Amino acid sequence: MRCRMNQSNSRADQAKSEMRRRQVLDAAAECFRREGFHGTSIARISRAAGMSAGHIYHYFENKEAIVEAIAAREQVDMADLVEKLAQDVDGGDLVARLCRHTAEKVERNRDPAVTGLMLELAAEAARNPAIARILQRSNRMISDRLVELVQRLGALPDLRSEEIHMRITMIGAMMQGLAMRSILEPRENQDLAVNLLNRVIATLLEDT
Amino acid sequence: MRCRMNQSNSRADQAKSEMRRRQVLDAAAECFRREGFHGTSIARISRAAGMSAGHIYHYFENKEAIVEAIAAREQVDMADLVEKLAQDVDGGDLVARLCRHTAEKVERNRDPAVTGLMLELAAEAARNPAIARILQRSNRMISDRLVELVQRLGALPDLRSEEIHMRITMIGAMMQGLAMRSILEPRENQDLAVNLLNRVIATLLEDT
Amino acid sequence: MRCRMNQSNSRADQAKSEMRRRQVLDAAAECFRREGFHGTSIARISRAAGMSAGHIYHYFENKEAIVEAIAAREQVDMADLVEKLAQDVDGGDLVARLCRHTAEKVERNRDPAVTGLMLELAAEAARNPAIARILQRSNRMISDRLVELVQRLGALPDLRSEEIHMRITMIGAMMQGLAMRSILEPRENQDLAVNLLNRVIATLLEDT
Amino acid sequence: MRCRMNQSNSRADQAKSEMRRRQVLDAAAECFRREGFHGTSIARISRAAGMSAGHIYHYFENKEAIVEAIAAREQVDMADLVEKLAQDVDGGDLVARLCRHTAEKVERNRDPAVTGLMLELAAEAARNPAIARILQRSNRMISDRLVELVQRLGALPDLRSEEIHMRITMIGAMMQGLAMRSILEPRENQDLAVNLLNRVIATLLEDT
DNA sequence: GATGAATGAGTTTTCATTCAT
DNA sequence: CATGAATGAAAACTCATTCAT
Repeated sequence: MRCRMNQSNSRADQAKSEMRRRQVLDAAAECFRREGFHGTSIARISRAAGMSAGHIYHYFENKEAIVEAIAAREQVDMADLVEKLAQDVDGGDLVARLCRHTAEKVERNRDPAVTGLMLELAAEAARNPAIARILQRSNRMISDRLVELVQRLGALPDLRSEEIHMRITMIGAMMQGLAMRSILEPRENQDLAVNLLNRVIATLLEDT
Repeated sequence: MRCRMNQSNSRADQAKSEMRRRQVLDAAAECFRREGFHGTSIARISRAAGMSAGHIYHYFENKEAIVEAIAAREQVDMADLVEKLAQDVDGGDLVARLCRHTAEKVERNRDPAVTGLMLELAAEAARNPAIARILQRSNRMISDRLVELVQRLGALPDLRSEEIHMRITMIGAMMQGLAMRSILEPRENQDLAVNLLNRVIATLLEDT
Repeated sequence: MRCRMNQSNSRADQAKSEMRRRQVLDAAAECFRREGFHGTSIARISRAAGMSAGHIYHYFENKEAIVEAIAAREQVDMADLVEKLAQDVDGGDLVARLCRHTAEKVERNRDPAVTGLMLELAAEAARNPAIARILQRSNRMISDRLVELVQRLGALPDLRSEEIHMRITMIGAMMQGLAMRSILEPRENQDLAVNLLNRVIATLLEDT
Repeated sequence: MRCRMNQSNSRADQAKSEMRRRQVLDAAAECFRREGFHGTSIARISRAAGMSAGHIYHYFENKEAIVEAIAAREQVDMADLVEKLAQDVDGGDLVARLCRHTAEKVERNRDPAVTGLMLELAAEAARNPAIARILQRSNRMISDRLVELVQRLGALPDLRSEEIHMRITMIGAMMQGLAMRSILEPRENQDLAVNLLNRVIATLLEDT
């Protein structure tokens, strides 16, 4: 009795498998936020993901592989922001819109969970080259996109792209620095901060 | 089996004890830099410090206590910098001198070991309130000192101290942000960065 | 979804099933050689056999059952050798032909993979009675056949079959011993060994 | 209150430490005999040795290191036998005394525990080069000693030492082969075996 | 003060086996 | 027949911490 069940399930299976994988990543991200990479055991992730510890190794070769996957998708929302910016770019004044978006991002960064994970990743990158490479890559993509955007809008026309790039970097540094600061100075005046930030952004994107 | 029973050496003993303590902290800092808190075992610290693992518990109640001590002394060199600044303050132009010092600090921050430890501490602070409190305290002291300095020099005369404080914070954020960036963009043009940084500092400390 | 429901193919199916079974055993033998029983996982066997891990349980109840099957067929090539010997037995001088064949076998035994599997099986037999029984049975069959052969040829006419049996055993022991030795003394002079071996065989099969 | 307790304990401590180490090895050997290397968990060894599993890692870096230590000391009793032989060597007829000793050894080899461990080691050596090297080394030492003994006694005067070596090897192979056989043929007639063995030994050590 | 033996709980990871599909 | 998801138990190993000496 030979029955070829054909591969119709392959598609559905793949989707389900993908969902399970994401399940693990979501659970892991949550745990990492709360306890750090090294403070989070696979057992803990498995409990949070609602599956056995052993089964996690169906989807990820390693705990390290999980960390890498988290790192890879972590800057996705930053990339989204940039994309949004790029899309309604014809609306005119870059600085104004950029400032609007960044203020929002700064606000989100005040959530210790968000910033905690970023710090965790950065700290890991400082000694784990695999993680460093992943973050560098996505970071470069975002920067490049922004530089291109600035140039498309005709801002900073006298600067070489390397210099534009550095200004973008500076803005990013400031935002991430503020995020870190939010842990060292949890009660700082948010409005004042955004205000100053925007002034600096304007300086950086307008003065040659 | 020779036993000296007299107590007269309490002074010398205390000094030696203090040295041993520092020995542990130096060793621990080095290990933490390289492997992170959770990647560093007491055994490893003890080996690096040249004493037995058990003996470390004479000086520190916990591994956590070591981390706390490290956190407490971590901003010491930042405080030193501020102090130096305060001392040769009569020499005139604050911005110029500040810029000189910060450039130097930025340079040091490019060492992944230095920045790695900072990130490690920040990440830990994001979820460990004891560490957070320690970092916040030393951070506040440094900020306050700088604000006072700015005011003593008569800079930004029209601003309330809260606003001056925020500008200081901004400068600090930028520097730490650049440090973090040095991991995400290891090859970035250092001179360009310092240059821009200095321009932003000038803006922040001169424009009202 | 095509399903052929007729039972007419039972013959073909059985053959195919038998082939699949052998597929597993071949893969398993190869793995066992390289990694030992305990070092070989079902997953590994399944990969080597080109089927899913779960499916192996259609053909074998257990990992143990696979080991048993391997044990059962392991002495097959030894039995073949004996059979070959028995068949061209009329050609005269037993010792001469035996020596030719054994030399060949000794040569094969120098392959650590071949000998490794034998040792693996023997070691397992030393503590696993099921395996021990299987090996004992096939070993006895081979011995008996050889004794019969010796007697048919009229060699060692004055000896009781128990004594002939012991001489056969001795020859076998020597060959297996040499195999084991090939691991302890990998560079030993092969020709010298075969030469001596043959002399001893001659002694054992000719002197009363 | 400084008290130098001096190092008088170092000697005693070392001895005790050595004893603990041996405790582990004895326990491990026993377990390995019964269950094989890979069938024996550290937990089991630790229970047998009367200490915690973790503590075993104070004395051995690895499970592998335990196996290696077992391998290293395993041929000790064979070496002892050779030494005994060498010492009362002036008593005359080598073959006679050798036969006496080997008969005894053969008897011991019938203990499946003894032979089981030997097989386990050999099987491991077949795929683990570290173990192979250890066994090869001790094996070579024993062989060399025996060859020297044969030559000292003036036996086999016409043979090059390589040829003597091979005869020694052959005797060893036979004995180990018989040991292995004792698992495949547990009920074989022991007296007959020893008898034949001795005859073969005589042949190997007397006929040129 | 100083050591290192000792532990127990915890870590990551593997694996034989089962089962729904 | 065939897959691969899923599990639970166990494996090797690590480590913070305690304690006798």
